[in-house]
Amino acid sequence: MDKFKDCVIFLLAKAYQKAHGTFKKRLTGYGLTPIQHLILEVLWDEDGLSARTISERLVLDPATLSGVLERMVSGGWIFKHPDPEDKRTLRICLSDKGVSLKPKLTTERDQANQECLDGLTMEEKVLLKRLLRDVSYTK
Amino acid sequence: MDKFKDCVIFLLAKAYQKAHGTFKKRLTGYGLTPIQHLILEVLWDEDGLSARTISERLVLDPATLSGVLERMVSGGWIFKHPDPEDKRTLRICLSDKGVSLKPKLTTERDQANQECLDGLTMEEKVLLKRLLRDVSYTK
DNA sequence: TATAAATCCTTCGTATGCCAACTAATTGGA
DNA sequence: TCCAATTAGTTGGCATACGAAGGATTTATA
Repeated sequence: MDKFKDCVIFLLAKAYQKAHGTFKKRLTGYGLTPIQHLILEVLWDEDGLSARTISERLVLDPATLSGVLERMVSGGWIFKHPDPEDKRTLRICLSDKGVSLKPKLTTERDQANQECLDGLTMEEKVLLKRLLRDVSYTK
Repeated sequence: MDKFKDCVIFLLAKAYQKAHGTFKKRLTGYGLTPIQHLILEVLWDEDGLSARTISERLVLDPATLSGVLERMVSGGWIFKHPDPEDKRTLRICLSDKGVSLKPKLTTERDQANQECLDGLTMEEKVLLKRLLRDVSYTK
């Protein structure tokens, strides 16, 4: 692995792999995946968004989102309501389950985040997040 | 996205997404993917490794690797040689194509890495890589 | 030495993830 | 107003990813 210590693409892949795996394990008991959790977070912030808007907020391909939303409907987390104003648009709405599990799921996310940053000092944590934002948002 | 500015899992996912996409674009002309390129790098370092060893060096599930290797055989990048000493083991060997494209592909990787870190100062680049290693390798 | 345990790889199932192409619906412009 | 361009979402194709289970082989042990 030393071979890749300067390859930021590899390092990002592995750090992401680790973080994703950590969160995934915490969520299995809920029948939820990390990406599905992320969608819930967007909806907790603002319910009834269109699929398009969710895909923009999460920087996720609409084609990817389509399948995820379908599985979340099957899992009883959300509903799809056709928009009466614009028949092309779907309004994605939280189910009772999706609303009521917010506190527990938010805790899981916070703990997973802490777990991922376990070995870092407070300054390093802040710095890492800043640098990751820079990498993501550049151009 | 502001909503996720403190969620390192999200930030890692998006930074990885960006880096992966950047590298992927550079490789499409070669008919190669980022993960396949990574496997070539391991083999450039030491040819004839077993699939098991490759999966360990890249921290990649053997089940995932199996399919990737098969596609790399189809693409003419590698060969699979059964090990005469141990019939369970496959020795993965570079093809002429896999060997001869090393210089060009290495350049592409280097440029992709630079591109990903474009907005950062030299200090930040070093720091980011160090922090990512810490995140990955912390048990 | 016969059998249990471990190892190597593959296959299956499920879930991202993206691109390209497609349908349906809406909007814009001549 | 009518048709072209745009927009929303889905589908199909391909490529990771991982867990679980299975087949073939090798090793360890009773």
